[in-house]
Amino acid sequence: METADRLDRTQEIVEHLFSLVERIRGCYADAVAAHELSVPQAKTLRYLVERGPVAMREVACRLGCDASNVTGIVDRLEQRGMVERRPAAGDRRVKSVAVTERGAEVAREVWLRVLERVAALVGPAADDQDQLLALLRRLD
Amino acid sequence: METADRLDRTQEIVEHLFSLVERIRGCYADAVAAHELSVPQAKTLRYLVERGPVAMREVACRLGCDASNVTGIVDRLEQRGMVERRPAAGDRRVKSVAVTERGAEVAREVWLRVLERVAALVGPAADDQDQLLALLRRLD
DNA sequence: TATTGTTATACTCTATAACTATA
DNA sequence: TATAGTTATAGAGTATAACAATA
Repeated sequence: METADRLDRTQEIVEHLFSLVERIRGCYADAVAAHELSVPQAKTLRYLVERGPVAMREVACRLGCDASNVTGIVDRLEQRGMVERRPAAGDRRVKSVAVTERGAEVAREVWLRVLERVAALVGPAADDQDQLLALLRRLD
Repeated sequence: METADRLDRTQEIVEHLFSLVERIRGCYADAVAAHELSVPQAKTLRYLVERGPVAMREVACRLGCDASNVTGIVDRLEQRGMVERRPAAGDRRVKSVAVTERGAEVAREVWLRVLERVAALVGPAADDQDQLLALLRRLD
């Protein structure tokens, strides 16, 4: 039966994807834990490096969580000198979060470690990296 | 420079993979939340459906967390009648966790919903599903 | 002695609701 | 009135350490 075959194939694809997701998350969790960061903290740091100073609310949006959570996440990063709260020009309600030099350095180290580990994960299997890249581009 | 090109390509691959991981996790989180389960609860349920009754310790191993956490996760599943603790034959220290009929049904519904959503995610992009599958198999 | 599962504790993330200071 | 950020609160996951029952 053709439809059953398609379902089976879909199921196998999803199962493989889940396995892949777990391993990639493992890489990330390890890299992040090596710098004593939580995943949301590391995501925040990386976002700030990419985008420059942004409002608290935008961090919440990026993390996909409620704005109230960002207070604590930024608090903990700020206590460790990786991030700074600054007044925003134009609207005195808004606080701008900016990564510090130290924070940026940590973010770079974490990202390098992630890059190494994920590359090691997919490298050997993807003998044709162009094919993999083409596929991933279509998925985005 | 060839090495720089390779690094760039690796970096792009990893970035795409991260984006993919986030979207797949989103599918899973949504499917799981629709049944008012947490991710570890849903993973436990699915594992028990696959493997039959297993010791608490084995659940911890599967979830990749400390054994002490499993007590609470199984408590909450048991309170909702999705799982049962049973004595294990042979070793009276061990408690065997078994999924109930209701738990198995919920697990099936969650999995179906995940399957739909992830299939919708990767389906349109993977016009050659065989190619995708071959790639994923090499990655495992 | 070593192991299984539990409890106690502490931390982070999570959402909701109420508060403040601005707009 | 509405919005940005915070606080208070409660629930869930996480690890560590200590404990009881059993091996």
